[in-house]
Amino acid sequence: MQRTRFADMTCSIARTWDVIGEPWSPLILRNIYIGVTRFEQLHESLGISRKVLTERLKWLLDYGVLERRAYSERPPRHEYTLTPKGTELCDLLLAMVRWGDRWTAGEAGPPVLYRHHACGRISHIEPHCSECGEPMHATDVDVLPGPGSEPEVQ
Amino acid sequence: MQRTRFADMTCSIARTWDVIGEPWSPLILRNIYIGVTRFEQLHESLGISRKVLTERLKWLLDYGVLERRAYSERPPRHEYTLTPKGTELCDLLLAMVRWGDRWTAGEAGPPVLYRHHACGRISHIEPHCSECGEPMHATDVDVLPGPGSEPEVQ
DNA sequence: CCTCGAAAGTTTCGTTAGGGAACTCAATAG
DNA sequence: CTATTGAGTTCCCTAACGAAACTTTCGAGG
Repeated sequence: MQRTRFADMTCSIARTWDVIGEPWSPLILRNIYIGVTRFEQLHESLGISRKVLTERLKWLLDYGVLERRAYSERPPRHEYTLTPKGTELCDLLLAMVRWGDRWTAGEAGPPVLYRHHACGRISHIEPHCSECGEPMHATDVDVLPGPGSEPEVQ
Repeated sequence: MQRTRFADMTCSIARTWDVIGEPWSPLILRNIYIGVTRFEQLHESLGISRKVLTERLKWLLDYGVLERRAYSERPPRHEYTLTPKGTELCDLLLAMVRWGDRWTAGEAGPPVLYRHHACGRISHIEPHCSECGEPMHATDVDVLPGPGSEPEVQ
């Protein structure tokens, strides 16, 4: 049998996972986000194998998370950039950074800092409620079936 | 050679990935979060193989994301619950839900809704700046080296 | 007492996918 | 006309997945 396909599950976590859940995908996105946009650069900076890098880039292109642009015609040279869909994925990366900084950084402190353009201060992401604007964590919500839930599975 | 170890990288994304990056891990966390806490239940509800489920649970226990408790001594029966470290990971799951709802749910709409205890409304997570409280997306920040960055690599 | 059944795994085995290195191809630089 | 760089392919080996069968511990039923 094949590896299980997450794309077909009725679950936004699984479907998001289907896009960026394979090894290396988030790191590729992160590097493209910070300006490492070319195949050779990605290969070198990450230490990822060329084969897997090729596969992941194709996958992310197919899903509309990345775009491939020629930045030179002769010789043919390309770079990969984020689409709007991909740019929003970077918010997810910042949520990962937040957890990693808190729980895995240890004594040394966070390896990377983020400065908010608007206020100029070093900060991190805090999840807030889209409706009332107050902080909202996983412990602050009730989980209810939505319109896209399975008709009647159990 | 082995699969590449993300734990040793100087990057909070990679280190977070090391904890929940293997296939199934986020879905296991999600199910424990919503109250599916036993081995047999997890196996059945996810369709994950028992072998992989065993491995993932051990991994998450080792990392302090889950706890294993006996809820019955005779016969010996266990359940898995979230530690504070694991509970904070669920905020990350909600960020995944947000992206998945926006970009993969399609016509049917989101499969699951979340109601904020504080305001009682159906809502989703919005990333805000921890310092000024305003919305903050990946496009709204500058990236700077932090205290835990590599001494002088490149 | 003997069997059944459920919870919680462990073991075995075949298939697939990741990692590394070597190879390809196109085009400019020297 | 050889070297070099960007951007991938191809090949091989090993590690990890999936399925199913097996194990162990206990309580319930006949």
